[in-house]
Order: sequence, then C-alpha cells, then structure tokens
Amino acid sequence: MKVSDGSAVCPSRLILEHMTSRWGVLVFAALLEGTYRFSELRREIGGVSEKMLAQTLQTLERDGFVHREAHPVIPPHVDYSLTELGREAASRVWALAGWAEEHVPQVLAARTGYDAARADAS
Amino acid sequence: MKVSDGSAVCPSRLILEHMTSRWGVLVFAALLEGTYRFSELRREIGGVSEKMLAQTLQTLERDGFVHREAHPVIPPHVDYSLTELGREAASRVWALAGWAEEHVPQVLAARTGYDAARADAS
DNA sequence: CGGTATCCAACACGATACTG
DNA sequence: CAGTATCGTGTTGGATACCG
Repeated sequence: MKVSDGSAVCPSRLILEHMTSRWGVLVFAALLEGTYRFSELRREIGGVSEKMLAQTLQTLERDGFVHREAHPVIPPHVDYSLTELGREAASRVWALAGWAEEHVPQVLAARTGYDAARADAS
Repeated sequence: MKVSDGSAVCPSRLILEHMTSRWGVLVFAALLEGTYRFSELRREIGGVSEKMLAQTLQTLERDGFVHREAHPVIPPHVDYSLTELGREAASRVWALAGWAEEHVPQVLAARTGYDAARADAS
C-alpha cells in the first residue's frame, strides 16, 4: 500500500497537525475541563505567548473544534469551549498523550540503551 | 488543574511530537504493514528526503519504537521494523489519523462556515 | 481585556554532493 | 545501498509594542 502520494499533503494530515500541535494539545486538555476565557487559558497553559494562543485558538475554531463566544461588554469578555466535534477530538488526542505519558519510562530506558550503544561505537 | 508548568517541556510532549511528526506518522503507517529497507521506505512514503527519513528513523529508533537491523554485506542491507512498543504506538497514532480522515468533511464544512462569516464581517 | 502588527532569531526542511 | 555533511531558505515561534 502506498501511504502517501507525495504530491499534495492530504487534508487529514493538516487536521492531525492542528490537533497535535504544541499548544493545540494543551488547549484541548484545558477545554476538556470546561469553559475558559482567553487570559484564563493563558494562565492555565504555562509559557504560551499571546500570539501563539490566539493563533492556535483561531485554527481550532476554524476547524470546528472550538467554540468562541464574545460577549459585547466593556471590558471585553470572550469565552472558549469545545464543540461536540472538539470534545471527541480532544478526548482522543488526550488519550494518546496519556499513553505517551504512561510509557515515558520505557522510552527513556530505550534512549539510554541507544545512547550507550553509540558511545561504545565511537 | 494546571495542564503545563511552563518551565521545562514535559517528556511526554516530546514523545508525542516524535510520534505525530510529519514523517513519523507515515513511517509508522508503512512499518505497520511489515519490514522495509531504507529505500523501500523512501519509495513507499512519497516526497520524503533522505535526510528527513534518516532523521525520523533515528529518532523513532532511539525512542524504542523502531528496530534497525543492519546486515553486514556489500552492498549494505538494512531492515526496519516496529518493536512491540512501536506497534502499540503506531496503531494508536494511525487510529487517530484514521479518525481525522473520517472527519475531514465535517472540518471542511466548519472552515467554509468560518470563512464565510469572516468575509461578511469585512 | 482580548487581541493584532511587526520584527527577529532559531530551526526545520530540502537539495546537493560526498563516503564506506 | 545506506547513509552523512554542508549549505541555503522558508517557516515557526517568541518578544515587544500597539489598538479597539
């Protein structure tokens, strides 16, 4: 079976990229717990810049994963939550992240072995 | 719940990044079907450069997902396959990719709606 | 408060050439 | 065949400053 055709990147790859992007995973994780405002999300997710959070949220909103509700008040108040599609996506991504976390020890052990073998060879 | 601590990137994030990387996903997909040689993989996965394939394979091998077996013959012959851990990882990643592919229509529809709404606002 | 615009450094990636 | 080395470029991502 040919896995990729090499010409155009398939759409699913882009979606997967959005879902598993550096901040996308963390946004999903946060929003699985409930609705958050922009700055609450920033606080919840440590180390994310305004730019990247805005960009990530826009991408996920455009893909139909995140619902954005702007209340027309001063000062502005914007709530972010997951759509039904987003909840499904988030739970799957988060499950994969959970699997990765569970197997950190095995991976770390494998790396140690790999590095040791290379050190001998040099 | 604090999703990320903002200081050091957690190890699981790196592992997840390796598993879902552009070529990592396709390598997993190919190796789920059996053992391949380096250039067979290159052919199977369209559009990957030698450099990126080598790099991806090394990363996945170091993480303990891919087994590399070099036969000491001339010309060189190297076989790549999945380890047990790799099979588990690959099947989960591939399942996620499958989910993404199934929902391409919904995402595309969401994007159309999003773009239309933004066009009106401008 | 919730963003956008701009600038800049780092790096991912690909093409090419070369090696054991 | 199976890579490594080197180089050039395009994109990513953060810091900063500013706007409605």
